[in-house]
Amino acid sequence: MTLPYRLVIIEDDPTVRELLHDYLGRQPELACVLVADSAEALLAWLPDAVQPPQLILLDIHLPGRSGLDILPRLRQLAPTAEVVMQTVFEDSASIFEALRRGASGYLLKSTPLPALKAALLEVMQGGAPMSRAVARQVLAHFRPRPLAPSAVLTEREQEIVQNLVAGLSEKQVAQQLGISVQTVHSHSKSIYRKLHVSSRSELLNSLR
Amino acid sequence: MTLPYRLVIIEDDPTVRELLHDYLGRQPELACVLVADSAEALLAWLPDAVQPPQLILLDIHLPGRSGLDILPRLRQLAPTAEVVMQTVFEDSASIFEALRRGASGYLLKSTPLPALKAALLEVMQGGAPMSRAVARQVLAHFRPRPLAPSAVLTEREQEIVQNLVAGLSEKQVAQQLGISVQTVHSHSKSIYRKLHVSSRSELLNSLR
DNA sequence: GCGCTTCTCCCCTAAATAGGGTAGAGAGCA
DNA sequence: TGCTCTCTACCCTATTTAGGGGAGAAGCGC
Repeated sequence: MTLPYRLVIIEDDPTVRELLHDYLGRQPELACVLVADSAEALLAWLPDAVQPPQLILLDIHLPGRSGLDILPRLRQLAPTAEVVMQTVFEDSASIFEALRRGASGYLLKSTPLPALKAALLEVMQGGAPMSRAVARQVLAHFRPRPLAPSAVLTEREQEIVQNLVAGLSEKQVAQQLGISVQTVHSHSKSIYRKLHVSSRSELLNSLR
Repeated sequence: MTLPYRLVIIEDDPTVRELLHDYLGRQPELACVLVADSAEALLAWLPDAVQPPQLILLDIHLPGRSGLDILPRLRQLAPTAEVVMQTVFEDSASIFEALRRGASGYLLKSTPLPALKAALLEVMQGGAPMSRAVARQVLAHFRPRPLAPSAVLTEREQEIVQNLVAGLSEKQVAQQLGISVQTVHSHSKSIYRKLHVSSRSELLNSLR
C-alpha cells in the first residue's frame, strides 16, 4: 500500500489526546508525526519538521491561542496540509469562521473514532467531511433568508429583490424581466416601504 | 422498527430508474410511493397523494422542466419533503442554485447504491449529504476570493470595497472610516478603474 | 532632491436611485 | 356590479453615485 499520511494531532485534554493518539496511531493509513497540546507547540514544531504534515486534526478551543486564530498562520507555514477542525461547539459563527480561514473539514467531538478516521481519509481524497449538524448549517447558509420577503412581498416583488441584491441595476432588472425601468422603480418603492428600508444599502443589510 | 420513509424517485433514464427502484425499494427503511420519469409527473401526482412524500430523489437534468426549475414549486406543494438532487454535473452554478432553492443534499450519479441509501437516511436524520466533489466546492465558497482585491487594490481600497459590498452607502463608509464622502468617492473611482467595473452593481457581480 | 504612490479633499457634469404622486389594465372576490 | 390587489407605466423633485478633472501632504526608494 501507499505510505501512511503524516498526521498531526493538537488536543489539550490529555485523556482525549491519548485516546486519539492510540486509535489513529494504530491505523496503517496514518502516521502521527506530532501529538501536542497547544497551537504554539505546533507552530514551533513546523519549521523543524523534516517533512511537512499532510493532515492536521485541530481542536478549536485550546488554552492560549485558539485553533481558529492559528489557521491563517498555519496556511503559511504548511500550505499543503489539510486541516480538520474538531470542536464541541456547533455555533455557526465558529463554523463559518473556520471554513473561511481555510479548514477542509469540521467535525464535532462526538464523532466516533472510526468515523473520525474515515473523515481524515476522505479529506486526503479531496473530500470535505462535515458532521451532520455542521453540514446542515452550511447548507442553510445558501437558502434565501425567509425573514420578511416570503411573507410580506408579492411574487413579483420577491423577484425584483432577488435581482437587486444580486447586484443588478434597476435598468438591468428591467431588461432582465422585460419591463420598464419605471415599473422596476415602482416595485422597489413598494419593497422599501414594506421592508422599512430607504436605500439599496439598507436592503442588502436587512437581508444579510 | 419505525415506518419506512415515503420516497419519490424522479429519473428519466429507464435503466437507471429501474435500478434505483429495485435497490431502494428493497430497503426496509424506504418505501417508494412514486417512481416517475419527469418533473411534471411529480407535480401532477402531489395533490392527489394520500400522504405527502418525505424524501424526493430528483434528477437535475430532465426532459422538459429541469429538476432545478421545479424546486421552488416543490417546496410549496410538499414543504416537509426533503429533496436530494442527483446529477452528472458538478459545476458550481448548478450546485449552488440547487442548494439555494432548498435542496437538502447533492449527490453525483456516480454514487454507489449503498452510499445513496445511506445519504437518503442521513437526510432524514437531519444531515446534508454531499458527494466529495460537491462538499469541496461548497467549502471553497467560503474562502475569501483571491481574485483581484488582494493583488491589485491597496489596503485602504480593500477596506472600502468590504464596506461597499457589505451594503453601506458611500456616506456611511465615510462615517465608518472617519473620512469625507469625497475621499470615499475617490477611492471607489480608483477601485472601479482597477477592477474594470463601472457601477456598484458590477462590483458586486465581479466579487460574487 | 526627485519621482512615485497613497491617502486625503475639492471641483464639475451626468446618470442612477429614492420617494412622492397618479393611473390604467386584469384578476379575484363579495 | 363594485371593490381590492397586483402589475404596469408615467410625472415630479431630491439625493446619491459615476466619472472626469485637480491638488496638497506623507511616505518610500533611488
